[in-house]
Amino acid sequence: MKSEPEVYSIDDLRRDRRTPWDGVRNYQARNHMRVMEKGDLVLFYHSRSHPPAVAGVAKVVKEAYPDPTQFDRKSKYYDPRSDKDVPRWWLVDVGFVERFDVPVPLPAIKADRGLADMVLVNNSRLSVQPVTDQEFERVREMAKGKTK
DNA sequence: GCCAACGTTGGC
DNA sequence: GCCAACGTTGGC
Repeated sequence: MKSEPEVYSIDDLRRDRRTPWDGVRNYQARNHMRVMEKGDLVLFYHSRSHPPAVAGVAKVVKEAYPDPTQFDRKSKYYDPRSDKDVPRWWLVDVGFVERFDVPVPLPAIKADRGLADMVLVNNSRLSVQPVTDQEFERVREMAKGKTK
């Protein structure tokens, strides 16, 4: 799951312990959240940082429910086309698990042969993406410095 | 700050 | 249902 650190960072999540992942307004990203299960681990990615990097690990603490900001006229995520009876946008709550001492930068991910098929490498725009177990473990190893 | 890639909208 | 126009994302 991606976030610009100026907007919401892994340090913010560590402070808050958990947060609703609101504001996702992309159908593919929404669909990925709708199939997430409680306890699923999440790579927390800092986009538009220098360099962009996986900054830590979160986990799903509440499964998908309608994003309340879509009905809030004062929210910047307000969507007048969404119907209360058929909500358009959904979210999950995520909890803090781990902040990497050394974030795993995007260039390292791109250079890693085992991660060539990661969605992150191949569709940089999607803000909630699937990650395989192998990819997850690989990134976590890289964060621990075990790059071989 | 630029701009390529991608998703969405809406006219036809 | 196609696709041009437009808006957004996010790496660089």
